[in-house]
Amino acid sequence: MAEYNFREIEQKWQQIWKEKGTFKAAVDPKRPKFYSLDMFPYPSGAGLHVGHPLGYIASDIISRFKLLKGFNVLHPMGYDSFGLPAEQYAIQTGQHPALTTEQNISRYTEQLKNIGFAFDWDREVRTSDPAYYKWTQWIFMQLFSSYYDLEANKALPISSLVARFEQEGNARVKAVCDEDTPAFTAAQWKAFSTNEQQQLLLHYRLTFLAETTVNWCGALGTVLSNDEVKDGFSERGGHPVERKKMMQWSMRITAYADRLLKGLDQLAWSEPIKEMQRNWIGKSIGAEVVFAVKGSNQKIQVFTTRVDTIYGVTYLALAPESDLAAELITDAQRATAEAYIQQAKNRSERDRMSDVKTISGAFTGAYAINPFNGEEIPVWIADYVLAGYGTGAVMAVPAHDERDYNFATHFGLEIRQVIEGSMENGSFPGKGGIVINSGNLTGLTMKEAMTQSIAFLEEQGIGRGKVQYRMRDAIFTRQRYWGEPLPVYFKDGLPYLIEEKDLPLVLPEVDKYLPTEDGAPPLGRAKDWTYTTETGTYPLELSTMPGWAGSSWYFFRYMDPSNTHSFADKDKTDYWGAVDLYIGGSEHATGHLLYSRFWTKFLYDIGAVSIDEPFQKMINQGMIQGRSNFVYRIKGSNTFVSLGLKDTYDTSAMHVDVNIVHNDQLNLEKFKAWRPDLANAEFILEDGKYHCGAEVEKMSKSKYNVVNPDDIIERYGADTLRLYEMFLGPLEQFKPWNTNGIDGVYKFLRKLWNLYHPQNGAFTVSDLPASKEELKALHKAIKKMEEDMANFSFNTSVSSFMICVNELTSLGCNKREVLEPLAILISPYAPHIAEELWALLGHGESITKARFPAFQEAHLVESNFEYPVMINGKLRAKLDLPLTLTVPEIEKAALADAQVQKWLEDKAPKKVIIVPGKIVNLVV
RNA sequence: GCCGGGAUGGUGGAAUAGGUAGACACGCAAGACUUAAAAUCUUGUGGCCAUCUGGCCGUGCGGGUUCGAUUCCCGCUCCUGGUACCA
Repeated sequence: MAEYNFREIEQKWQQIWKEKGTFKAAVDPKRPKFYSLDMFPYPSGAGLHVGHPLGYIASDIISRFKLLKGFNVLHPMGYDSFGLPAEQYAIQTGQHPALTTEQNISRYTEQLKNIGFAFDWDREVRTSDPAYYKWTQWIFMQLFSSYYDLEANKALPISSLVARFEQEGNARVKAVCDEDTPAFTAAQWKAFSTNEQQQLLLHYRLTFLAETTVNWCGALGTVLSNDEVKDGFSERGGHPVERKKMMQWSMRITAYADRLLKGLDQLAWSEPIKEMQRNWIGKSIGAEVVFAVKGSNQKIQVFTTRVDTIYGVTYLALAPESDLAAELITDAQRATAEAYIQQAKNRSERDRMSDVKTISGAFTGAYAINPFNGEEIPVWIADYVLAGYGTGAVMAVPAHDERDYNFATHFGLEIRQVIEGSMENGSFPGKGGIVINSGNLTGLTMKEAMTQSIAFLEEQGIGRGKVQYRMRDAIFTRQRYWGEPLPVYFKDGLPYLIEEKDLPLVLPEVDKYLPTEDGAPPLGRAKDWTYTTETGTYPLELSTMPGWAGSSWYFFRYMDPSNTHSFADKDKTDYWGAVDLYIGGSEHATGHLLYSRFWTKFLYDIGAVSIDEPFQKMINQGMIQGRSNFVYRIKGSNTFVSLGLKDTYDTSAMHVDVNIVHNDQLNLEKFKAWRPDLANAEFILEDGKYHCGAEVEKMSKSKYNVVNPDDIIERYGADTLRLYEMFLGPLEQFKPWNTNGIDGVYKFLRKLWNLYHPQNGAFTVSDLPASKEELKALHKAIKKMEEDMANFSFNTSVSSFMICVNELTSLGCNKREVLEPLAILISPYAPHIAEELWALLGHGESITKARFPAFQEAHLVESNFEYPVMINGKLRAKLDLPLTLTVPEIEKAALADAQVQKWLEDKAPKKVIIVPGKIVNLVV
């Protein structure tokens, strides 16, 4: 083999890796472990595009680097294979989603294998596989059978809660439960019917059935997330969406809010991502205050973080959606207030967003009583109050809250200052100031006033200190077919778990993947979708789990993928522990990453695993955007003008397939083949070439800018693709895909190959000792690679390889002493060529079993340094001096230099700055 | 609005405990080889001025600190990601 034949080499080594099981991982307590994980893909019908492998290549490089460093590496891949696209496709074609999914997975797998990843394919998981989702269902059952105990600060079995109820009722139980949970004694509990008891337990279970308001899309027959709704219409298909109350399964993730918040401090994630999670959880510490309504039995409950300003309350504001608001309206105000409510409801989110400055509201006519001073304060309706947060009601303190201030100013309401400070610039929060005009709170600091008022509220039974989270409990059901069935049946309208021995509860066959005629989910079409116990046969739950169920624990399954008696052996999860490096997109910041952390903490609580944070270190790769190319057609003709000339004609731009454009030059023959209808097109060229325009857009089929990695591999090979994707720029940066620089990377690999094949392409290496320069070139690269691996700076490593190979080429180096470590160095990036060279060097074992070359500082030590000599901050001369010189000696040498003297004009410098080994600067 | 990230040649990007700006690569130009093209190799390539030695300008804009600023500070502009009145 004389030439660098990437096709032959890459196929050969991918085959050998597969046959020898090179990347099979196994528990080995003697070696340190390294768990390197990619966010697994949803296998879409479009196949993999060049953006997908970016993160996978980075994690593959780290994995292979860790192998060379002697780690036992777990580096798996799998598929998040439940999802809406397959179901939509099924609705359109009648093809079973399992079939489509299977086909898509085969395509993805083939594409991934072509890139030569060091995945242990034996560990592949698929969330839609019954052997996998058996355990997703199992985890659901554990959640159903648990409650969150606030004293133990962890999840405990619901059976121990029942035991406590039997002994003492629920008065002293400190547990996370629904707000409306009634109090009962032990005697009452025992007197309840089974149904009543079950009903009560639902208030405590970590997964529970409750009425929630959801985005219901009748046309799709399903509930959509906020993300999936745009301007009141579904993102897919544009069908109308309405807010509707429905019985839904929820996960009590709020029970873990505080631990999810605190856990972030320990994680090596980027600050922006942690910050996003903190904001999402949104912890506020404050108090709940109950206001009585004058002349009514109604109470208004508000949540406030500033109870210290309670004497400054001059009105209450209710959300327009609140039922209470409607009830409080007096006859005198009815017309205006109800009109306002109606108007607020009609305002779309979009309107509210673009119209933040408009202040609107309506007076209800009702008055509330301030419990601290008995004052009567007006109750208003305002759309700046959100129904979904806190209690949907606020106590307004215009003097110390900007929104309240604007509202009060607009409607001429009183503004009463209760914190010391100047009101010249409108309201001010006054945190840390002294409380004034506030009865017996006057003179206290904010903190003291808070403590004292909360004590007063609790004493009077009209409020309490409260921690409020922005985060809601997570809705856990979808009215869809292609998801995990819930292992739940209904008896007397109450949910019960099926028995564990009956898992997995396999998704039934249906005739159509649409909702039933009476609006039930697709599973309503399944025959015999029932569960039989000793007491009878009962209907099973018709909803399925949401997309995030299966992805919330897959990282554990990789550790023990074919286990049939548990989701993973404890021995194995203990050995592999947390993920050491997780690479994926930042779009999962608040969804997947939060749910996974929640489930891991839960599994930790029940003793199923020994870690309570799944992902120790995370890197978020930037999305690869598409780069579209354009041709310019003269309007009404079949003539196309090159970019530089387009303005001299009346043209319209047209997307052209980026795959027939190279370096922004159009291949005319391919263009005609691409668009047979334009086969007779004429071209007006520049310098004999057709230059295309370019623009950065999202990668999409309709913009003809999708680049398939297979095409790149076909043309340049997988090693080039891998190197090039890394060379493109910093991993975390968003960047458009373009192939403009790929030739340089390909050229580099051929140069590398030629180092080992110096004469007439024959493999030759010399066993002579390497020269000083050769070793220096090598060790510079070793040093750089070590540093770059620590910083995840992949692009600069590729540069340093290029520099090294360029230097070795000009030195004519073909010494084994240099070329062996060089092959190892490059092997994480370009594994195929490295394996081939390693084999040619006479090694029988895979290069992945080699050890990373040790960096030796001695090879980089210089005796001389070329000092830049700056005069008044400008570079004027260079001086090659031994590094052993002292500062005075350097100064003497610098002043003696002819160039320097010319600039000094015989004057002595005012100041001399010398940094040995760096710079000489003279000030004149 | 708020919270992140960013702005460096024709292009992708290097270099920040403050110390020679533009590594590496693409593109472009010239040359060699070739009947020719491709490939390969050599040289040049931030801008302006200059016959040359060389000079001036230059890291989004305006200031500041410093012997010295792409890097630090203050004030802006624009791009980009997230988020949406959270009481």
